[in-house]
Amino acid sequence: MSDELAPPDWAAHAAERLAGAGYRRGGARKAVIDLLAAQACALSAFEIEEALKRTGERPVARASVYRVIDELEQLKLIARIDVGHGISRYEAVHPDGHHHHHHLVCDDCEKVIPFADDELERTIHRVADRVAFDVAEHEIVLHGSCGDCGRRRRRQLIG
Amino acid sequence: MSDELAPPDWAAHAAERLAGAGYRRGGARKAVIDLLAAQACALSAFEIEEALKRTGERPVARASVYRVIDELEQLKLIARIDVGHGISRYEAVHPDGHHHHHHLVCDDCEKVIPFADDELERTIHRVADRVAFDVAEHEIVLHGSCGDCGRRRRRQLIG
DNA sequence: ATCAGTGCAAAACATTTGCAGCATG
DNA sequence: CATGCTGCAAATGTTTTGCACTGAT
Repeated sequence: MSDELAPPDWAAHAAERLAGAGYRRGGARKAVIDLLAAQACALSAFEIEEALKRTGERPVARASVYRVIDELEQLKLIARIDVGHGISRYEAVHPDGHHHHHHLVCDDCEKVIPFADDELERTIHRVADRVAFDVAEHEIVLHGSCGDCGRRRRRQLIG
Repeated sequence: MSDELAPPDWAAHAAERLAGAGYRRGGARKAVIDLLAAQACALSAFEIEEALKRTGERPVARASVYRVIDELEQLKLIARIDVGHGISRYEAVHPDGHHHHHHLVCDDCEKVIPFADDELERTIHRVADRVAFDVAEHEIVLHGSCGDCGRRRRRQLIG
C-alpha cells in the first residue's frame, strides 16, 4: 500500500537532472519541486498553486506552475495522472521505479487514493511485452466508492 | 486484440435502456448512438460532432453531444476514457462485458489503439478484491510509441 | 550583459449551462 | 399541449501563450 512520502532526495535528484539538462535555478521551480517532494500522492495544478500560496516557501504564479510541471514531465521526473473530472494530477517519479503505484478514485467524493500491487506490476510487464507497441509507461485507475461513500450509499439504499 | 466493431444491436440495447429510464426519443440522441455503435474504438466529443456534421445521419450541436454523452455514461452504456492531452473519449460498453478492452496511446502521434488481455483482466479482478475499496470499473492505459513512431524515432537516433 | 525564469493578463481550449423554440408522447 | 429535447450563445474551468521585467550565470 506504499503511501509513504517521497524521500527528501527526490528534490535533489530533480534539481540535478534539471541542471544537467541546461536549466538555470529559479525560485518558482524550486518551490514547486519542494512541494511535490513532500507529497504522498498526486496534486492538481490548482492544488499546487494554492498550497504554495498558503504554506509553501513562496507563492508561484499559475503560469509558472504549469511551466515547471511541463519541464518536469518532459524529463520524466513527474508523472501526469488523468483520473477524469477534467483535471490532471502530477506526482514525483523515482529513478529506480521505487514508490511506483496506481490510483483508486472515488467517483462520489473525488478522493484519490494510492495503491501498489506486485502481482499487477508483473502482469502489466508481461502484457507490455506481448503487445505490438513500445510501452514506456502505464497508468491504472480503479473507479468506485471509497469506504466512506460506499457506506453512505448503502445506508441510503436501505433507508 | 478484439478490435471488432460494436455489434449493431448495441444501439438497440441503448435505446431500450434509455426508454426504460424514461427518456423520450430524439434525433440528436439517436445520431450519436448510431455513430458510437459503428466505432471500433473511443471517440472524443469533438470527433463525434465532426463525424456527424460530415457523414452522420444529421449534424448535432456540441451541447447536445455532451448532453447525450452524459446520459449514456450515467446509464453505463458508454465508458469515458481519459488518455491525457486534456480530452475525454467515449466508447460503447456492452452489457455482458464483451468487447471489454483497454488502450495503447502513442505519445508521439496521439493515436489510440485498443487491446484486450485475459490475464490482465483476471489480475485486475483479484486486485480489486484485495483493496479496501468498492471497485466498479477499471481503466488501463499503456503509453509509449506505436510501430510507426517507434521506427521513426529509432531512425532519428541513428541519423 | 546576456538570456533563462517569472508574473500578469489575455487567449485558447474542452465542457457546462441558460434559455427560447421545436417535437415527442 | 405539456414537457422533454435541441440549438445557440454565453459562462465556466483548465491549461497555454505573449510580453515585459526580474534575476541567475
